[in-house]
Amino acid sequence: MLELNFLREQREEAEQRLTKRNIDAKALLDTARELDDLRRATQTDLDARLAELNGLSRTIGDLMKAGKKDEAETARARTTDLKAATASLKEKLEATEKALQDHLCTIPNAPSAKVPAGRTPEENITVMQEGAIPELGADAKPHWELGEEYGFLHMDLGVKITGAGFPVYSGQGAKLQRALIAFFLDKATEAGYREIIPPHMVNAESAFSTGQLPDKEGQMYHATADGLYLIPTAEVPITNLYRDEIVEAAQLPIKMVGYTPCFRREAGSYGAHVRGLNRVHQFDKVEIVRIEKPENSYAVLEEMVEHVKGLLRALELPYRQLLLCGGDMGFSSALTYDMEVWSAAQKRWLEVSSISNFETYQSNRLKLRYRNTDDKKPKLAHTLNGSALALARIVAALLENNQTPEGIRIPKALQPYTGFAMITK
RNA sequence: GGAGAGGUGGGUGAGUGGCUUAAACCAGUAGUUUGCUAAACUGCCGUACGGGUUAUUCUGUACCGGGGGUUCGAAUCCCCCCCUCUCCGCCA
Repeated sequence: MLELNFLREQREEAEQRLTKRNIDAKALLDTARELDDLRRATQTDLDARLAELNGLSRTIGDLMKAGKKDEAETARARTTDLKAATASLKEKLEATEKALQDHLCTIPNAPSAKVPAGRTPEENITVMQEGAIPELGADAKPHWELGEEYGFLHMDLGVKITGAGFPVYSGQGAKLQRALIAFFLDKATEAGYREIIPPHMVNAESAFSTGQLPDKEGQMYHATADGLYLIPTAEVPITNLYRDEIVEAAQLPIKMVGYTPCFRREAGSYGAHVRGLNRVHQFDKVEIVRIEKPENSYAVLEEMVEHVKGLLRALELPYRQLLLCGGDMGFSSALTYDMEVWSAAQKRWLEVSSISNFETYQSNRLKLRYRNTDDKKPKLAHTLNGSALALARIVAALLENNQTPEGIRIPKALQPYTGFAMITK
């Protein structure tokens, strides 16, 4: 969530930035201000009475020790009213804090200056595009037909053993998945990211800290018997490694990479656009996560984009980079780039990566801070993450773009990992 | 899953109702001493949220795994929960 001090001290800027999301920023910020004022006044009041009560208790202790029982009794009688007053003030303070917290949770992150205003995906800005768009013959097949024809992708078996949207890969298809994961992990570790294998389930506190709860409750699979959520992305467990931590400035930047399967309910999405691997409930993804000083975070974001571009080039996929507009951006993000690859048989762009700077929005919930040697107080760090990359749609594009009469060609960079240059029947 | 023992600051660890304003030691940090290293000594050394001042700083409150309760007063007593360790059971 956004920092209260930012909302109070830079009210104009906060309102202006939030307005890009097409929300009533003024009303949201007014309410936050009122609740915060009430909270402060209540605490001042409560603290004063608690101080008085503490003083009285000390006095009673001293009197008892001195054997002055009567005076102690008199003092004790005076605590009754004070206790009642502090009890009701405590209740009021807790209720106000809760209301303020709940309210702040409904305010999305403030878009950064570069973010264009806009409501729909059509208003996103194409930053750049690279790679030749392949021209396939009229008989080009979408990936789900290729998978069936070659026998390495079985949507129907997934339906049988689990349900729709849970793909089964076999043979060369399974090997291709493993090759991509290994390739992405190697590239990330070469770039200085530390590899993490995190749990695939998290508790509610973790889901809250990175912003999945309460905003996206219905998007996650929930194991209610144990109160755990299946992760929708490795971002959740990996970023939460640093929840409630104060790191020394010298430890920054922290660069982590993790491969995990990702689970998403995707309730309500059906139709032609979700056929095959286009939108599934379980897919594999390699995620890069960074914890940075605020002054570096936007340069780092560009660096992460360059990393992802390198992967897409190595895979010889035509791609483009989008700068999301305020209306299309995720709830917790301050600026997001989406990377899309061209899927030649479907003739459409598929989102394969989303790279975001969360500024202090996540770290404020995480209580993730760092300490500069010359600063007295710890400061909130910036968190960033990006897919590098999400597999299912990468596989879809690879299959479609590289289909030939002889088989499906594997990009050179990947061949050391697959051990074969062509998927054959 | 069962039984027992535990959870205190960055670390070790004392603390069975007011003598704790959380001791002591280690680590860290600033200084003194000092040929160098080292050692000794002295000061500082948690977080959050308030209040008053604002080059400074003073001050209040809360926090001893989490949540409740008893009490004028709780790290300390009571209840519930979580976690760790040891043993048993089960198990890849």
